[in-house]
Amino acid sequence: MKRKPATPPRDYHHGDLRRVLVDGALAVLERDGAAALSLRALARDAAVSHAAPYNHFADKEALLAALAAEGFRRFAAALAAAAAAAPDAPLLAIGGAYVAFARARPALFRLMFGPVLAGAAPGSELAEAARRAYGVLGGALGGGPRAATPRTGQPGPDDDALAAWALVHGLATLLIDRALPPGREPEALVGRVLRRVRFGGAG
Amino acid sequence: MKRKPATPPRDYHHGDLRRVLVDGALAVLERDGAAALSLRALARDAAVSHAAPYNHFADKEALLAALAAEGFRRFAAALAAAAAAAPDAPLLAIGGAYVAFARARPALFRLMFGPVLAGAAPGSELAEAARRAYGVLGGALGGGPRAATPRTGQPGPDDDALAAWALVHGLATLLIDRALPPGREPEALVGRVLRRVRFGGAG
DNA sequence: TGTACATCAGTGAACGCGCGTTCACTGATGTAC
DNA sequence: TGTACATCAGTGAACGCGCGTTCACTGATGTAC
Repeated sequence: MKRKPATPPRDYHHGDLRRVLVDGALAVLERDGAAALSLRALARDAAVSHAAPYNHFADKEALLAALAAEGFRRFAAALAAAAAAAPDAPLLAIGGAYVAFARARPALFRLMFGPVLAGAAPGSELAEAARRAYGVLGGALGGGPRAATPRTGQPGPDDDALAAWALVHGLATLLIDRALPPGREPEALVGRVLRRVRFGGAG
Repeated sequence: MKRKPATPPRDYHHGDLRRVLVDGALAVLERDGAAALSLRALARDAAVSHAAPYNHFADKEALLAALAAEGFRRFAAALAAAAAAAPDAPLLAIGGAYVAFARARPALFRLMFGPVLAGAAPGSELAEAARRAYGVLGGALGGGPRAATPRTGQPGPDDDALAAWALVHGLATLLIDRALPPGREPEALVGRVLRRVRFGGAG
């Protein structure tokens, strides 16, 4: 006997499965880590058959790329907001926002800077999202990642931007990996550290 | 009919399975990445039954911890050697060695600073190996990770050491993740960047 | 306003896979007397 | 120097698992005339 559902599935054509999958994945990511991400589990959480996701993503890799892209979009927004809110100290503001983002969404942050990014085709959604985030970063850093392609071997302002970036990125990474000796208050760390550093030292 | 081997297995008691497994894992790590690490594959590579590794590692986690510990030992040795070779510019030497290590063994480097480290019990082989490596690092940085537990909220020399560490760590991370815009020559990068930075800026 | 039809986005069964881990076992090795 | 015995470090079968992916399918939706 074929079961005829009492309430016909209103959302047979789900309408927004893609969105639901991405949001679900973001949640899983932070709750259980990247290793726990599986298309099947995501489909389960969305109350949909395990094959349904393939209508929206070619394969798991594509889902990961979409996640990372979403991450870069939010990242860019957070950086831009911070920079706009503190136009007199953009470096400090951006640095703080950068680290705060990483601490709020460590697994997403790792995913964003992981193999998916390195494997992104130029022009892909992910590559574009990353490029835009880099643009915000570079704008605030002065010169920055975009412009940081030195023609000579001499240290220059581009290297200052790169240094600032690396410093903040390193801090973020060490913090979320709990690689720092304990006993520090991360909130104040970024400010304190950034205030100790002067760029543009030796020519 | 029981098979009686023509050549009795000389190394039935393998003698050094643990070593072989660790070395094999290090190779797999760099060849295929951390995701490809499996006890079964490692056993296969060592021409041993898939259950044999359990005589040497309680579980997969233990193998990973052993790998990370081995990594930290080599890391410490590399840093120490670099510092000893350039006593007049320890920061530059250490920074260069730090980044070089990461670039030479990216997957091991990631493993070392990954969840295994965060999950290491105090006093464990891994925790000790990491502590020793941090010691070398801190020694060269002046103050450094070990001493970097500030009592006040004021920026101080400890923060300089942390800043230097974060900068170098960030550079290493961005490089191995290919997150830097292309067109740079990584070999010269560290030196150029470090030379642009002055620590001990504002009080 | 209806109707035929194309396409979209689901379903559920199936395939094939490798993995971690446990177990009872056995041959090799080391040790006490 | 032999011998009895404990322990060490292997073996191979088995369990149970979830995963990614493909496939033929079907109901829902949108579109052209």
